[in-house]
Amino acid sequence: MTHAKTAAFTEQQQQLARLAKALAHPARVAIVELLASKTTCISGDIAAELPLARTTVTQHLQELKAAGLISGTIDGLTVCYCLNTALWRQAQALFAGLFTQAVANPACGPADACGC
Amino acid sequence: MTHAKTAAFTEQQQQLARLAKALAHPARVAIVELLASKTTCISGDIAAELPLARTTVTQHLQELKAAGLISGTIDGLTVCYCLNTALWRQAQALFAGLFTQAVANPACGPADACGC
DNA sequence: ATACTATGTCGTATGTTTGCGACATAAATC
DNA sequence: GATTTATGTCGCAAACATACGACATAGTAT
Repeated sequence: MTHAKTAAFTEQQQQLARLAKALAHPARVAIVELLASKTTCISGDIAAELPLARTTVTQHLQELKAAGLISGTIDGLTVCYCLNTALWRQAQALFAGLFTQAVANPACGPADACGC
Repeated sequence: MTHAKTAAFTEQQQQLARLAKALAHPARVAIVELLASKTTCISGDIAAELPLARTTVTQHLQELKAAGLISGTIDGLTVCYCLNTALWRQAQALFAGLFTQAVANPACGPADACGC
């Protein structure tokens, strides 16, 4: 035992995990890169560019939308997906914070493993 | 139709997704923050700090280890877990690249959604 | 109106993740 | 050598993720 179980996870930790989860699949990373590279908002063309069925790509798009990282706008018959830059800035800040902490960690190197 | 299915996913996209997956759970984010905050390599104390059973924490540690983000060294009866700073630097670079791309995207704002 | 197109939802199959208690291992202590 | 302590592995159950084809919807064009 010796279990404390003090607090649950902070909102920051949960948000970071949520964002990480949204990027935790190569297809979704590829979608984001696609949307970032094109200035025009492409729609179902995304599906054509990926090695997956159209419906599967739709699902990945829905996941990214649920995380808030992209938004879709109906334009007649097609749908435009765009990066939600505001949330991307938040993600950038959250991850940067963690990375800075992790990289600055002085205790253990890769070779000497840990000297405790 | 009109499907091209040109290439599968790049190694970069897969590695990014792998790292994101490792951070896609609040418990693992919390573990990383713990390891980053303490200069000493704590071991099973991690389990005591989290609202989860000891075995569950071990599993999360194994996942982080499998992704290469941490490494464990046996020190007598206890085990020391440490951040693998080399991989964290790689993660930092990979994510920074994606974030920069995403944030620099000029086409769509959060309000006007997309003007295509 | 009819046909066509782009898109999303549903159901389904298969695999993965999460969480946990019971057990195994292995160093330290008595 | 028996006991305690720290840790990991196993097997299980419930939940979730992934992928896809069949279907529904809703604009557009003939």
